[in-house]
Amino acid sequence: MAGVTERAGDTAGKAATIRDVAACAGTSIATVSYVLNNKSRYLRPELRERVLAAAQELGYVKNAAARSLKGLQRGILAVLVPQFGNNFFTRMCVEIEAVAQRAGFVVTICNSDENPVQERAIIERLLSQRIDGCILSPALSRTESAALLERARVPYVILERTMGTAVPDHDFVGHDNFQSGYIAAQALLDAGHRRIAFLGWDSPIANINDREQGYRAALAEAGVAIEPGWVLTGSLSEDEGRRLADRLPVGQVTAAVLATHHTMAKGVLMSLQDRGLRWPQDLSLVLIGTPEWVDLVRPGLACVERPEREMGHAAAALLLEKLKRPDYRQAKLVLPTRFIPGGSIRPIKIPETSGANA
Amino acid sequence: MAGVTERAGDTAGKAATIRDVAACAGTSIATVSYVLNNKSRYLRPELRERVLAAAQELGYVKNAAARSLKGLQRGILAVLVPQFGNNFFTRMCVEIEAVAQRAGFVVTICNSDENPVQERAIIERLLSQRIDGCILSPALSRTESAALLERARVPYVILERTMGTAVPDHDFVGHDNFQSGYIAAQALLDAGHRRIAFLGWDSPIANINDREQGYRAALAEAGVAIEPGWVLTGSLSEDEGRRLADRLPVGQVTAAVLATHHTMAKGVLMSLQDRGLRWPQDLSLVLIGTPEWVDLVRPGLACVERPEREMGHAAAALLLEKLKRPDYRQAKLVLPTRFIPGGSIRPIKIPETSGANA
DNA sequence: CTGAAAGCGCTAACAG
DNA sequence: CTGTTAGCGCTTTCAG
Repeated sequence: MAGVTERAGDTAGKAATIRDVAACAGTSIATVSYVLNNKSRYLRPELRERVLAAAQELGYVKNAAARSLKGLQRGILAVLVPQFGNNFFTRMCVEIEAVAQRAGFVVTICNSDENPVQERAIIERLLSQRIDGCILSPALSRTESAALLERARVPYVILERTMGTAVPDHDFVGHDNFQSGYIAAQALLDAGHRRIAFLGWDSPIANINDREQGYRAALAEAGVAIEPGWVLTGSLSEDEGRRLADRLPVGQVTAAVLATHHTMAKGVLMSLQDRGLRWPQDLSLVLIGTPEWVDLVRPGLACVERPEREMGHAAAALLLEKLKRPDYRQAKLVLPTRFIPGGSIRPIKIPETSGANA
Repeated sequence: MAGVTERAGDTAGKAATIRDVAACAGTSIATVSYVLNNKSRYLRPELRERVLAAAQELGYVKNAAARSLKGLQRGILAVLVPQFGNNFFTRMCVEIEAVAQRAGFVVTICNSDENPVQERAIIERLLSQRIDGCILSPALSRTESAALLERARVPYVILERTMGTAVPDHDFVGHDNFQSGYIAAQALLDAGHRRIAFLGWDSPIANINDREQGYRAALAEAGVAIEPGWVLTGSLSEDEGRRLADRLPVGQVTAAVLATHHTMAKGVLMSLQDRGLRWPQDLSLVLIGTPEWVDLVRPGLACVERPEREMGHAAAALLLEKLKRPDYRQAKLVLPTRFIPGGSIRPIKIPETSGANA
């Protein structure tokens, strides 16, 4: 945890201060402060000019840290995600950064790597930096970090991973995981598939479970009973995806799989290729997520798109709103997902059981 | 640039201060400071305990901003990249973050989006935050930002995009672009290809030019004259890659292309697929870069791997070193790249011109 | 219209 | 061994 050396390098700390500017412009620091902050106070234009010139000449940059001591905003927002290398999160970060940038904030992005211990250390460090606000996507959906922020009274919004009722009344932006599981399964059912496996990953986060519930609901509605061995999980890795691919009902008509993470899906696809199997002939497939390669693999990949951009935008906008109005609360924002058709679903002649259970 | 509202929300600013802790522990603020910083000063263990307990109870977190006023480090490092959405940069960021984290720093990641104006605004904001150091990958290889950092005496290291001699004597970590162009072309030449196009992108950065020089050198050595129309460039986008694909010498024996950015390569591959063309039968291909999908497209993709992890690690380590020893300088670090074979290069019977030009 | 001065939270002499 | 105190750079009353 330690490591930050005590002394700043000799190089730092020589930045021009407001006092230098005042001296250089032959006025007082108060005046400089007023000029530099465009405060409503009438000053001789000539003086104003002189101050500006002096600041320019000295390369003066105001010290946000000092400013914050007086209880003003620091201009730093933090984003803490559990999988920084995952495009899904990256896309949200890009959007958050853009919004924050426009509002004059700088964004500190941290990666907990799904590790609650690391997450805690990071939160503590952020708190010590007196960040103005935080967007948090908790590792493993733990609630401790939120509690820490709550206690420090730092405005925050939870992104993507709900904490349910464990932390009452928190602001949340996410997408509809139940729906994504549901429409993915639905797409396979509509095409006539009946043996549909669900490929999850070992994680205590509710999202995966919600997707599974959506999947279960869709199958139940279609009158399809889920058989043992259809719901598969494993650690989150390409290799695990490859291994689990062996357990899929490959080659059987109406066989399909619903993958819930692109890393797992990639493993499955590579396994199929290695074994000389083809999709959708030997196995139909739908993925929840839109990695860069969805439109590159042939014959295409049906998938469920989550509104990453919108989520990032909404989370950032919400946080900014909360900074303006500390008492602002908004109902949880759960954005819809969208099914994108693709060649990985094999249309099957429906065996006369369609429109059944009536 | 403005936008940061003046007043911090009422919610903030109520954090416990060192004074609160002192009061609660029934001692002086000096003692608290010493205890909390593990300074070498002998204190009655009992007192020490009381202070720690009080801090714990009040949820005290020390204010890094206030600390920095005294000329100490703030604990913030900044990373400024030009393409935050690009995996190449993301991978480096992940590594930088990990290294910084271990050293007790928090990392602010910013995205200039290849826009020098935005970059300047960001640098100014970072300066005003009094960051302890910065890793910079300049948009379009401009040098202004480095000059700004230089002037503010903020230790920095330039990553990936060299500024050449424009800024003398700066610390740099990058990879060998000439080499990557060279070995990519070499791989195609070795396989017997002779009509080798170079697909770049419009950018003033030296990297692309260096890759082109490597390509040119390899062809020259092999006695292959570059014909007009072989060197193609365009804006950096998938669509542009698609468009330029039409100009490639598809279908001719010994036809190949060297792509310098995965986005362009993706466009090319998609164009081939749309037109019912296949690789490497109709066109051989090598890519500089390793997007997630290199091992997913079939029959594989030959590519040049850049040492992203090592670069990130080296840059972060170097910056930390510079923070410790302000006068520390290291020779520019240019890491080697590595060719990774793949099914996208069609081996051709070499037409007896091999080992020529002797 | 402008300047002096009181702190914001913290560190580090300097006195006890 | 421990407490008092002078600032770090800045904002903002309050007096000129």
